[in-house]
Amino acid sequence: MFSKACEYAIKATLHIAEQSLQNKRIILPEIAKAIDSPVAFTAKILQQLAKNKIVQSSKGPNGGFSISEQAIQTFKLKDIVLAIDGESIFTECGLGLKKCDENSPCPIHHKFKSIRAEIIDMLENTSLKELSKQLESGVTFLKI
Amino acid sequence: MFSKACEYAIKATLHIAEQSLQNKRIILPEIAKAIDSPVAFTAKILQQLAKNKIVQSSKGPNGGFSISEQAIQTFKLKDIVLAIDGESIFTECGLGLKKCDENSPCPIHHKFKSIRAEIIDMLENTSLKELSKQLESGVTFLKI
DNA sequence: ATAAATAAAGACCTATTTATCTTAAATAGA
DNA sequence: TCTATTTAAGATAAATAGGTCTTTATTTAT
Repeated sequence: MFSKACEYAIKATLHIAEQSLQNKRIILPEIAKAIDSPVAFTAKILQQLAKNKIVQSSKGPNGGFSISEQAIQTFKLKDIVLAIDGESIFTECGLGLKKCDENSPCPIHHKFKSIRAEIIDMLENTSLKELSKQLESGVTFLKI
Repeated sequence: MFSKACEYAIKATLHIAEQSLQNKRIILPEIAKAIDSPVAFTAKILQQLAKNKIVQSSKGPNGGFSISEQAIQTFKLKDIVLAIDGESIFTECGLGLKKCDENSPCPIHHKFKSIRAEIIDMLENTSLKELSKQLESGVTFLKI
């Protein structure tokens, strides 16, 4: 479904959001610990997220990562997936055909349509706020 | 969604089925041409499918691949996916957690549930017959 | 028997993804 | 200004997925 990088991106973003909701910055090694991810790889992914303005980073003592309340409310899962995996999940044919559409569909094109629509709907309508709130309240988890 | 190998597997199986419905065996290079896949890699995949009794192979002149009418009717997409990609698509957590279930869900577990159910339903209920018939009648396509 | 046509098997290669390491840059505080 | 702490950037390495090549086994027809 998602690349490993994208899985880490989602988990990292949600953990940062959870902390930011409590007005805490969080540094890289703590993020990696919280989401059980390799530190250096996570750093790369956070760079990507920062470039895409999904998280804010600041260097130096008392630095670390954070997300604005505004961003937590407006960004959706879709934004993270687009930033890390690109648009392939939204557009690519289920059987890998270069050209597959209503006029010239692959054998599973129509079967796939409603599934893809549901995936897109989910990604577009699930906000960081919703997910990080659930984490904060302990009903969902980021590791094990 | 599927590995490249699985995409080729589905396409190859459907093309063989289409031919078998017309009582034609088909040889490897023709399969590869029909589905626009690398010949040697396709050979590997067909070996897997043959081991899993999804296709029949026979060596020597007039050999090639075929699928019984019986198999075309009973096998579903699910059988191909299981044979090539294993059960990961049916079971793995959307965020890659080792343990993710109703009791200890990842942040997207519930969001993912209906999507996964729909995918499984599609794979379990889509027969080779249905898809190969559509190919035969020219309403779906295997390449470009 | 022999030759030709086919798939099977396994070793090998390549590209991509995942992950690490090293150095540089920025910032805060003493 | 100096040092410690943090992220940024880029080179490198390891693992996995994707793909090829060579040899062997099997079958059919002559």
